[in-house]
Amino acid sequence: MTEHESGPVTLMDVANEAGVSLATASRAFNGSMTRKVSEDLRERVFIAAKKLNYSANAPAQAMARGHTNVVGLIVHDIADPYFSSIAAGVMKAAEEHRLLVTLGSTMRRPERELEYLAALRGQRSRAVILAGSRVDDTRLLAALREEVEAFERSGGRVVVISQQKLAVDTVILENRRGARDLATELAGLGYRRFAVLAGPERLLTARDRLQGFSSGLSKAGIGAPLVVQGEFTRDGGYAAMTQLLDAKATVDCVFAVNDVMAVGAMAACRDRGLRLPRDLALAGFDDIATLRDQTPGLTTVRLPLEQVGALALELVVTADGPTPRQRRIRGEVIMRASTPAKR
Amino acid sequence: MTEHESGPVTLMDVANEAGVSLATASRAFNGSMTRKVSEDLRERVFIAAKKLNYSANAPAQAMARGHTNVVGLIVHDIADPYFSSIAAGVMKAAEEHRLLVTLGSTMRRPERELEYLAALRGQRSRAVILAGSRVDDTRLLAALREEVEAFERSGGRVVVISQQKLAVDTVILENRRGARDLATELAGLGYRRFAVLAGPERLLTARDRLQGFSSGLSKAGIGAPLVVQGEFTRDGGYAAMTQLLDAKATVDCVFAVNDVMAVGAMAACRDRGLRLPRDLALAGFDDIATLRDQTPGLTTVRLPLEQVGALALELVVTADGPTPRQRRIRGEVIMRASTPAKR
DNA sequence: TTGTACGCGTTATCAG
DNA sequence: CTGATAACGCGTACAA
Repeated sequence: MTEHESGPVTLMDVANEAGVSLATASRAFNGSMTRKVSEDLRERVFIAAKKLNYSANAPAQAMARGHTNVVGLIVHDIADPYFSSIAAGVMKAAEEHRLLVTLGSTMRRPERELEYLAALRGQRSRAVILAGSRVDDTRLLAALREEVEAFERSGGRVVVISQQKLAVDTVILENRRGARDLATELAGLGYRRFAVLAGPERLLTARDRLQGFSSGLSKAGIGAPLVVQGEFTRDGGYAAMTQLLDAKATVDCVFAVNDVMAVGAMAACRDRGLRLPRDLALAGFDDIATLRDQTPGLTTVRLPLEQVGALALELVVTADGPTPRQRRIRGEVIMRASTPAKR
Repeated sequence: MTEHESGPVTLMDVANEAGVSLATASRAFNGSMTRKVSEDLRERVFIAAKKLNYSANAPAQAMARGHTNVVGLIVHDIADPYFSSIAAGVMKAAEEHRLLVTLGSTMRRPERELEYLAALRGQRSRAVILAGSRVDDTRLLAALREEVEAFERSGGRVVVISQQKLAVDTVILENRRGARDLATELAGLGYRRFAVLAGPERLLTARDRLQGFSSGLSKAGIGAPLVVQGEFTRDGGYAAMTQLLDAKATVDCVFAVNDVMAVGAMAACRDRGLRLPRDLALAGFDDIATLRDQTPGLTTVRLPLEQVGALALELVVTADGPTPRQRRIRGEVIMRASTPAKR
């Protein structure tokens, strides 16, 4: 019945098939504004559409409407469980709102965020979610601010997950506070000589966690921890822990500023013949899903990653007022076997 | 200098700013066809574009061209390391080709693939990559075939990763062979009483691996393994292993048809007080990234997941001939501590 | 080499 | 309630 149509079937085809005008066919689909197309015609249009397997041309709709049903999600590394969990939350919420998600993975190069933002602006994305940590780089931040403004000027919304550094809706992750709470608990357990496997200094998430942890220690009357920098990855954690071990410092508890680093640190200990927690206590941050299959269980600060992703998307959907909103997410300290009470 | 422009800046604005016609401005950007815009004007256009922070309206381009620079990637679950690794490979390759990727995560409901496919067709995506296993369901397959054809008729390409069940470019994962090789090696190590933690029966990937493993066993003169079904997830593996243990069957080696199941199985063993590999040997399939932090090291069949993703995208980019191409990916058996030689 | 003008598929405005 | 018709921004034959 479809005959030998050449191109894809258009709304016009549907209208003809249904014997109505183009305008009516259009209204039959998105007659949200004061539904005023007779049930009769609506039916006819739908039947025709189904018969022709019609699928609206989204670019054409975008042109006419000025915006799309696509939201961008920019992460630092989609293969990192932290981000893939957030992505899962975003996807789930997006599905409920019939939104499509286009993904950007920057491979931890912050400048790539700018490029993705520009590309997404070109796509007339309804919104973009910046899921990764902000960085401490004045020039970069200025450039980002500019891109964000351009994006908003083109009609889109921006939502950031992590720190509030831009005048946009933000899901603030209370990294500092979570790390401080962790330090307090650890101190309460009897640990006294701490080391921190810190991430790159310019990564605000890493820095906040280090600062929070140090502040918690200080409040407990414990001096500043030994700090070893490392990449914010599993291998970074491995390298940092190795470096720490090589330094032969006297340490009884190590805090890796995120779980993937902690997992790398555990591997480093294993390779050096150290037994956790007998020889050393270790804690991480995030409570990524893969953690439950680590032995010993890793003490950490839980962030509800999927929820965070879903929440970010909710902010996108409920965006209307101009005021930048913020949602604070508190981390919950989860004590596990990797940090038993001392003595 | 940008004055108080209202809407986004268009190509027309750039043309005016540069003092050239709209057509020239357009050609300055995509003058691929016999580059014939003078260097002089090209320069002026670029400067104007930069100054105005111009970003081409992708939907408008899509309308004019009839296709976009977006490719869809449909996975079963983006939070699963198997898929997030493939996604990472796709993203990396996509970046190189200046393609945008819109992500679909079906939450393991195969029907969702149809919906995403339709949505992506509406978006006029240049292509879509179906990354997950096909399922054995005649009706579903027929519906999928129809959607795929509609997608291709609208000008897009389809690439499948896993089994060749559709007449489209396919990255074939040699699951059967990999599992067979694994069985052969395991038999060579001295194991004799096998059990398989199989995935859902309709999942072809799971089924192929079970069949391949059984065939390898049989070739080694070993009878059919004990089979326990489970979801294709970490919890599915945990449940299946628990069930197996409860059955108190005499088994010396267990094959979980994928790594996430194997990891779940390890947890089940731990919870039951079983020590691997002393009390039981265990092997998985995929060699997901998180495996290297499991103890004992898990024997598995390595699939180069990132490469697979990148390869799928290469198929998209090099698509022109009508012939469905295929790329076979062999799994490599990786022996680790979880399956030591017997005695 | 450059400019003019048309068409892409929809939405939305304005008459009937 | 329904039907013409003017945008929307860009690519590209066609003309100059």
